[in-house]
Amino acid sequence: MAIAQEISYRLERLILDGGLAPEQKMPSERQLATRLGVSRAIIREALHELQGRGVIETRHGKGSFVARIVPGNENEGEDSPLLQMFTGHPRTLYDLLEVREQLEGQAAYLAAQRATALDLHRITKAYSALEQTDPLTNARPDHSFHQAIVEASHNPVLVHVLNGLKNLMLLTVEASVANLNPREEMRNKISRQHKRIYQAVMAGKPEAAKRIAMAHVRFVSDAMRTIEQQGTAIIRVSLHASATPDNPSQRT
Amino acid sequence: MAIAQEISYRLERLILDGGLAPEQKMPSERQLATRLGVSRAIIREALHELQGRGVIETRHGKGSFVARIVPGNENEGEDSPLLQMFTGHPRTLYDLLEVREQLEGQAAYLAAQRATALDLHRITKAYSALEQTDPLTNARPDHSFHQAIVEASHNPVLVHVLNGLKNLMLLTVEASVANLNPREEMRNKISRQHKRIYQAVMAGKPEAAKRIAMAHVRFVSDAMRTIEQQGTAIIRVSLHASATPDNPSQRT
DNA sequence: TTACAAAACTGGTCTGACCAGTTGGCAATC
DNA sequence: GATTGCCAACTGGTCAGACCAGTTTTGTAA
Repeated sequence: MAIAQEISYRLERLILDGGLAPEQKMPSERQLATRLGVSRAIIREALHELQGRGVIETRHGKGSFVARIVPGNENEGEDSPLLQMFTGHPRTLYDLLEVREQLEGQAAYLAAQRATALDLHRITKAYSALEQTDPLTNARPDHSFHQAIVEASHNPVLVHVLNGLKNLMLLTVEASVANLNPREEMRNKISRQHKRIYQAVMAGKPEAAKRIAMAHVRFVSDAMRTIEQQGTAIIRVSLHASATPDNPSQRT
Repeated sequence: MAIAQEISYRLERLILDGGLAPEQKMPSERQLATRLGVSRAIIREALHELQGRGVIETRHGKGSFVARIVPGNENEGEDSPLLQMFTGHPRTLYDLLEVREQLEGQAAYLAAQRATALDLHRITKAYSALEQTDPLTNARPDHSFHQAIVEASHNPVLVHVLNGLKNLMLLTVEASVANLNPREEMRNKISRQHKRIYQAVMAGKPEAAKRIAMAHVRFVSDAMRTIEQQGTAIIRVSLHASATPDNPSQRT
């Protein structure tokens, strides 16, 4: 079989498995050639293939980097139908959280089970940033932390699905941060939950990680629901400047 | 700018402008190198890029050919990046099943909890069809049954996510059906699982429905893994058959 | 300490060689 | 004449080593 194909396959697999994260620099062509025991020409051909697929980007003098959008999503940035739906029907927020509860739980479970040393390092880094940032002004660290865990799950499908919900996630996370953080006690609870998730993953306790992560999402969801009913939520404002306060159907 | 990029750009233009029609053979690498006044290595890198983009196909000893699917209408088949990834990396199947286990479980849970009379009717209809169809010849009823349950969850996000995985689901369901059904005892087990899921949802027992649905997916996953290890799986065959242009078979 | 230039990276390109499938034609054979 | 079989001439696949061109590091001189 064609060696170049083999190489590009292996590299892609590596990226998909999370061995190489988006934005991350890949080994130099000469290193790859040496390590994989092939000529540099082959490496270059394989890289060009990945380049054509949008998996990596190459910059002269600097190196090759894993593209931001891992599986080659062309639909980046674009408002997905779901996003539109979401904007039109705030109720969807809870549906989203409902799904996230499962997915984040599973991600945490798998992360605790499969995370490599590098993964753990990334998670730790994200967690540190999360602790040191003022959540009121920046919701990114929160998202990055969750993202790091998801990637440590080494399940490309899971990564892809959650990535597809990225825009929505950002919205919800921001919304939750905006709503919840002003309340001292909630901020503390969330902070504690993050800590426990972090510890469980680091300690390699899948069941615990899953349970806590799910509880975390559930907590956020419940809290927002409560706040919204009190009429104090700023969710609508932050999510969409002009939207119809829509009250959904009965769902027992 | 990079010459290789320039070349691949020009070649692509050539193809798009109709200078080269689909199926048509491209000039040999050596010819291209001579005519365009660059080294053959550059030509090869450019070709690999086009290859990665699916613009051309290359066959050892024969040459490079313009791919049947010309860029522009390539999205017809709606082969998502994930689908490509999947066909390229069969292992992803298990990653997918891993996610499905959660999602289907949740869907069953919510369905048992929220299904309206209409939902129950639809589910019943799908279940009947499932029972009366020979699973060997048609995997659709299987998918329809699961689909009906998902929709009864009344969670648009869940529906959307699973819908996004529809192509993959069809593949896996087909693969599983094709692999599992020939084995009498497995077919019976799966049939029994379907029945229990159906009953739990109809009876409005969320926890039970979830548990059984998850066990169902898990069972399928485990079974396929076992089969594959025995080397008797036809998964790759069936997957390739429906994903490779070589075989314009049924793929609806 | 700062500034700057050399060195040591990185990718980009070229050359020429050889290996490995594919094909077509030519010659020996039936 | 038709068939077989083989070799030459394609094709792409891989390799080695060289050199050019950006980028970053580093060490030294100001």
